[in-house]
Amino acid sequence: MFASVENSLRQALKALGMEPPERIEVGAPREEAWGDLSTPIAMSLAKQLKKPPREIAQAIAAKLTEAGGAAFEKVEIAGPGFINVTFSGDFIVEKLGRILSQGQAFLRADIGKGKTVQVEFVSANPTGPLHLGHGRGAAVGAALSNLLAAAGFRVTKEYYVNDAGRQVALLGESVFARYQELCEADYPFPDDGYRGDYIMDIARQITEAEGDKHKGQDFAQAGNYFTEKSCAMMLAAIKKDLEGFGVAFDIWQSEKELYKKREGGESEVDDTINSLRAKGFVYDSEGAVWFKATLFGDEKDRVLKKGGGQYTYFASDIAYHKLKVDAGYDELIDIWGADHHGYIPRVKAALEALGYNREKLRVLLVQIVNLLRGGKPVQMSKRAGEFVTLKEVIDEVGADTTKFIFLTRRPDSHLDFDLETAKAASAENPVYYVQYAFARINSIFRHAREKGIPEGEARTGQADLRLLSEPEELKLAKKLLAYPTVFEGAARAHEPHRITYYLQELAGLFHPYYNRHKVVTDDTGLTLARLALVEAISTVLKDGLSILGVSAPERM
RNA sequence: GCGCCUGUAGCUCAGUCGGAUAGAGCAACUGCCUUCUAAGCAGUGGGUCAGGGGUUCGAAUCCCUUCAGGCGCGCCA
Repeated sequence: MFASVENSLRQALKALGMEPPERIEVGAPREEAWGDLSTPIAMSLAKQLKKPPREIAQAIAAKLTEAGGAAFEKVEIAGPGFINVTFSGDFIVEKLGRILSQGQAFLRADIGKGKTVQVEFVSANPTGPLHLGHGRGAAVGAALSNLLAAAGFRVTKEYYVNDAGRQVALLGESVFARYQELCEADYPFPDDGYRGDYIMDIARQITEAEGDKHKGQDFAQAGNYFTEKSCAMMLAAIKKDLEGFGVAFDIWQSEKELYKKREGGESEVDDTINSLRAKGFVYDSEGAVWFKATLFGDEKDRVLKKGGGQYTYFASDIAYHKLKVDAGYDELIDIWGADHHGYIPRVKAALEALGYNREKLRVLLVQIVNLLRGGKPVQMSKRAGEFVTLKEVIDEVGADTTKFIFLTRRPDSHLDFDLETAKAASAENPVYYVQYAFARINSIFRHAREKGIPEGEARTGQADLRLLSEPEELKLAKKLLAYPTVFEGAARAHEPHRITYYLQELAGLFHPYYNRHKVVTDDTGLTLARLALVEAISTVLKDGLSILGVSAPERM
């Protein structure tokens, strides 16, 4: 709807002999009474044209009125030089009909055009259960993936599993120590080991499966088994938690795989480092192997291989990102916790050094979540094993509510998550407000069915939308027609939260309408028209909720 | 010390690429269920957009600076 006015504006400007700027600013005016659409274009042009803005606005408005034809009810000049456009009722209603006839195709802009994009998110180390911060990443990543998929991208969701290195070894040793404890053998618990109860649970399960067969063994001897087993079990638990949150991945990429020697005796990581070395971006110093990250804008050079001979996490991460680029994706999106932000320059530096476009990778930072209960911070210490897991939060407040809370914030905003507030089954949870609108509409449908009103095409096909003449109805129709613009903006900006706010606003128009006007009445024509309107509302609500990954219940 | 993020109503947060008189929910207060679901509706009050400078016809938005909070600056992951 906005796009058509943009075109009309372009035509108008050309007709006046003005060069239209690349970006034509159009937006909804703040006050409803000012119209449906507003542009400050005349003021923007005032300087270069050396004419008063209102004079320019007059000229543009005249042309615009011509170009718009019957679509516009009026075109006005207001304030310092705004051009305000009000659409005609017929135009609105005609467009509304397209939501019903075209459905999703009308709502969603194809901006991806089949391009492939990979979204990597969560990627938590399999050394413990997911916590709420991971949940935020999961909610945002899944919603963004849905959004991009709906916008015509071919999306692959990937979880990078850090199943190699010291941290998982420590997990294995922690479990090993607990296992020995269960076997009444003596093994010192590692100093910085993982102390959560889940470690004991894993040890117990191993005891059940293996008996005391590893009793008294050396960790050097049994370490691999314990590490691999613990890691696999932890990963299974993580998958289950994500499933419970309604988040699924297409690929689980193992870090360990990147270290596996292939036929030539080299691993993916070896190859990557060799390739960097061949390009002259690697040097040896103080017994370690370094990457010249400073050549590509990073603060300092970074170690790839430690003095002890092991690769750093960074080394495998370069290999991983190389793998992603080589897989041929058009775009890569990484969703990281904000505490890793210092890591961005080095990864981008590595991509550039490898000869790739560093802009191919976009990193979306998700801020830390502060968990509160009744306004007081919940103390968490991963070392001591005291923390609230994502699963516990979902069990307590529900998956839909948890997601919705995450998706009503910009990802980079610091977030206070209060368990008491979140689980209050009141309107304090805006998610219910939106879901309730959907449930109410379904209730209307059930009622209509009982009254013997036909359904589906037989119903919508007969509806004469011009009968929708209440101000609330036109407002609702306009709001519905704004959805494609909101959708497109959200997809382009990678900001699912715009959908969340839109849905709340739409529900905020529906509820008063519901309260004031009956949809199903004795007036058959009006009933059919209103049923068509609320059907369009439910279509949009459902589409938006599905992008957010939030359920749309037909009853509440 | 340097870098990144944040600071908007009592609380939690939106605010499009710089546009008109600053927004929502919650909390507080007053009303509304014989009627398609009251998880709802109608109404009231609530602001130095952290402070200060600058750019602009116009700034919550851009620039500089100060203050406050968070995070990061490892041969950790």
